[in-house]
Amino acid sequence: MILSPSFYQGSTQKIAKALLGQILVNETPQGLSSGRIVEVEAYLSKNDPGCHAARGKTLRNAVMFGPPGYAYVYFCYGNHFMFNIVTEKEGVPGAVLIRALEPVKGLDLMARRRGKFQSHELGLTNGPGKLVQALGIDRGHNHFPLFKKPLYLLAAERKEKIGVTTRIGLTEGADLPLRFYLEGNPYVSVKPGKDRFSPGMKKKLKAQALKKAAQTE
DNA sequence: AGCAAGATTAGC
DNA sequence: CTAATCTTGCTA
Repeated sequence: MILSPSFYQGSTQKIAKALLGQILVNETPQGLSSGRIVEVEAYLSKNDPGCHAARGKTLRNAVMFGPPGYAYVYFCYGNHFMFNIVTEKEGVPGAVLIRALEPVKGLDLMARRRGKFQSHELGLTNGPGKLVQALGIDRGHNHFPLFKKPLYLLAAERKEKIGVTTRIGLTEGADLPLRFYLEGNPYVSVKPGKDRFSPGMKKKLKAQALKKAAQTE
C-alpha cells in the first residue's frame, strides 16, 4: 500500500522515526528498484542551525516550506544528490534526509547504476549519495509528490529497535540527537560514536586551533 | 560579479 | 587523508 499524504503530517522527529522500515520505490523505463529505509536524519523548523531553512526561505529550500510528502532533492559537494522528504504543514519548513536503504528489489539495476563503485552489496545503498544513485533519483525529482508513481513509499512492518545519535557531516547543529536508525542493520552508513568530520568542520576546528595558538603567544 | 562552503564519496 | 566537482547564496 502506498503511504498517503496524511502519513507525512506531524512533527519532523515523529515522521523521521515512522519512516524507518518503510520501502522507497522508484519505477523507471529501465525497471523497478526499491529499498527499505534503515537510516534517517531530521531537519527542524526551529532551533536547528543545521537545517537549510534555518536562515529563511531561499530558491533552493523553498520546497521545505510547502506541504508535506514532497521530495526535496538537492546537489551537494559537486558530486551527489541528497534525497529528503518534506514534513510539517504548509508554511512550516522541515524535512527528513534518507541516509541509507536496505535493497529490496532491482538489485541488478542498482548495481548497474552504481557502476564500478559497487564493490559489494553493502556499498549499493549505505549512504545518502549512494542510495540516490542506486535508485536513479536526480534533481528532476525535486518537488515530486511521493504518494504516486513513479516515485513513492510503500507501507511495511518494522520490528527492529530505533537507535538515536547526532547527525553526520554537519558544521552547525552537530550536537543535536536527530539521527535515527534501525539497530543492528548492516546497511546503516556509519557506525555511531565514530569520529567523522566534514571538510567544513575540519576547517572550522583548524581555525579554532590557530586562534587558540595565537592567544597563547 | 566573484567566491567560498557544503546534510559526501572513493581512491591513494 | 584528501581531491573531486559544481550549485547556491552571500559578499571575505
